[in-house]
Amino acid sequence: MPELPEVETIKRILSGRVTGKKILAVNVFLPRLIKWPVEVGEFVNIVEGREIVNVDRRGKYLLLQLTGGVCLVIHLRMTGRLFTAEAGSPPDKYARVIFQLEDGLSLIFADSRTLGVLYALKESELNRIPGLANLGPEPLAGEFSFGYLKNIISKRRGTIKGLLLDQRIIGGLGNIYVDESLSLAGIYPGRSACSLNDLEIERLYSAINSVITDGINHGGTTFRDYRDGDGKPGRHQNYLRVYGRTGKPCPECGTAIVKEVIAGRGTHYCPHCQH
DNA sequence: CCGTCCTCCTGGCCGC
DNA sequence: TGCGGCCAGGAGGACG
Repeated sequence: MPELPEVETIKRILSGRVTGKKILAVNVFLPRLIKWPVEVGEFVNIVEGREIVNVDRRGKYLLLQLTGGVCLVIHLRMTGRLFTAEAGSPPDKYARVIFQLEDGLSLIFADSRTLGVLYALKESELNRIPGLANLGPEPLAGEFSFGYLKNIISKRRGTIKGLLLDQRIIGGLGNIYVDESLSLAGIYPGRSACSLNDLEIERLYSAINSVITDGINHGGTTFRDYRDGDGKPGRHQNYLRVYGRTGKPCPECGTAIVKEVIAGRGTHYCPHCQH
């Protein structure tokens, strides 16, 4: 499940591969993944013939800036992968959209569970995508300050986990990094957000920063499907404290990690260290 | 406004 | 070994 560190890793790799390349043709094998324009033929017409000027990321969205002020927006959701392939590479079983570039290179969007989405629109119309228009600040940006986090936390009675998963509040955290952040901060994910004191909010703020930074430095987490822009797995799965470690020892105290449903998501935590 | 639940989707895994 | 059934969860929408 690609979250900010995974999408950032893909962005960095693709940036070096496809920037400056022209999109010669587009093959859409699963039209329902194209969310804008409504007509798939229109999507193809808008994208074909344009050069990829820049590869960017906002939250979990990948933004490929094309010539003429057009933006190709891709969200990988659960199992989406985006990678380049040379001429003659074996076909990917789950390829859903293929962008034919110059010199036999192609950019492939593959997705086994087909929950990923693609949009092509003018840069000035990006706010047609609700998730992008309402996206909260990046966790590593200055805009995401201790004061900002404290202000929001103090007003919410719902679970702290649910708050951290809300893309309108912080852009880019998902289930893995939320569980990891709360573990590092020593906070039980089911706590009511407004019950956190200043010290706990400070620990959480610092933990989010640390966990996301480490995730990026390790090239993301490959739990099952995630692959980077070269088709390679990440390395952060080797550093996880709680996520996917049900029954295994907590790295701090050795207590068995527990899994329960909180905020509608499978949630992993140490019952001894997190309160 | 707020929180909770449902829907989409299919490979992988579990148990019989 | 085969197979039915359940689970994974990002995001958007329905609902109370």
